[in-house]
Amino acid sequence: MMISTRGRYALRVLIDLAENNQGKYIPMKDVAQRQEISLKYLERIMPLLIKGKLIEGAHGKGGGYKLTREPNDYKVGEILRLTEGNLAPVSCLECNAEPCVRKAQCRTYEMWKKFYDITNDYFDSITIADLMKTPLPIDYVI
Amino acid sequence: MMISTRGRYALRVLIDLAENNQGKYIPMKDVAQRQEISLKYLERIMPLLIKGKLIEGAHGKGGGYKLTREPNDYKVGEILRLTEGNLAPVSCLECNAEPCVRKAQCRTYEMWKKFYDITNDYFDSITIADLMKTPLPIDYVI
DNA sequence: ATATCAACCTACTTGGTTGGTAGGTAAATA
DNA sequence: TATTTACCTACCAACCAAGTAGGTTGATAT
Repeated sequence: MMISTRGRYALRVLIDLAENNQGKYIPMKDVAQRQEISLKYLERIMPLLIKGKLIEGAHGKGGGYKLTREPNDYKVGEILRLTEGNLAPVSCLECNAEPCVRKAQCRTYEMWKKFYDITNDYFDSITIADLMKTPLPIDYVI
Repeated sequence: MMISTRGRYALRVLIDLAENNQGKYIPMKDVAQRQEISLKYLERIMPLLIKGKLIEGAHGKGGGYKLTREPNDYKVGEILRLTEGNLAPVSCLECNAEPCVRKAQCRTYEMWKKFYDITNDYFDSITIADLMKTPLPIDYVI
């Protein structure tokens, strides 16, 4: 398994913030309850998203988090790269990897590289908006 | 990073066995030297490949390992699934996973599932034969 | 002011995995 | 019988995942 809870929870939080957006800040207490994720653990993940400018936070009563952009402006790939570090299947492809001595004679480099590209392309082709609840829930009344 | 040394080394061993195949058994001492991998560690990986019937082994002098099929009959996907367990990006997709309680309301299941399919399809589209040395090395003389 | 709320910060813990090493035994051949 | 090689089991250090615990800081409502 390659995607840890950090990445998956971050994604779920962002979808939750998008789905429950009413222009106000949304406290993590609510998100944690809806998503059934430990509040304390979520609190450890949020600073990552702040640092990546995916969300902004506000202290105190009426505080919480809100998205900084429109849902269709968040690529899943961007979120996963931020929270997981990167999506490289092998270490020699990692961003700051020291060049592998065996690369010239390596039979598998191209295969890993192509998979890396496929992975990034796939997750970059999906946005938060794509993942939001749709169609409308049954109990939705006009 | 998602592919561990177990899977990567296994792949390199199989390619090495294919490239150096002369019908005889090839001792791991040689492979370990060529591939610059600890012999002792390789010895721990080989039983997996035996159990998966990817290779057969022979004891004693003149012993070693050899492939049981033609190189083009080994899918990389098959090798990785054998050595890595499986290629699922998230636990709820793993073969024997207990069904996730939140699946009905999960916004990301389809995304992971599709990625899982892409991953398996990609690695199943490549064989050991595809990864063998080609073109012929410079020092090759007719 | 003060109570409350919620973000934010730091340290710790628990359990599992990775990537090995060490030291053998079993089987085959020279 | 010596040598070679696969094969087996136990162990280990380091790291990481997935949290928990216990605060502090900053903003708002009363």
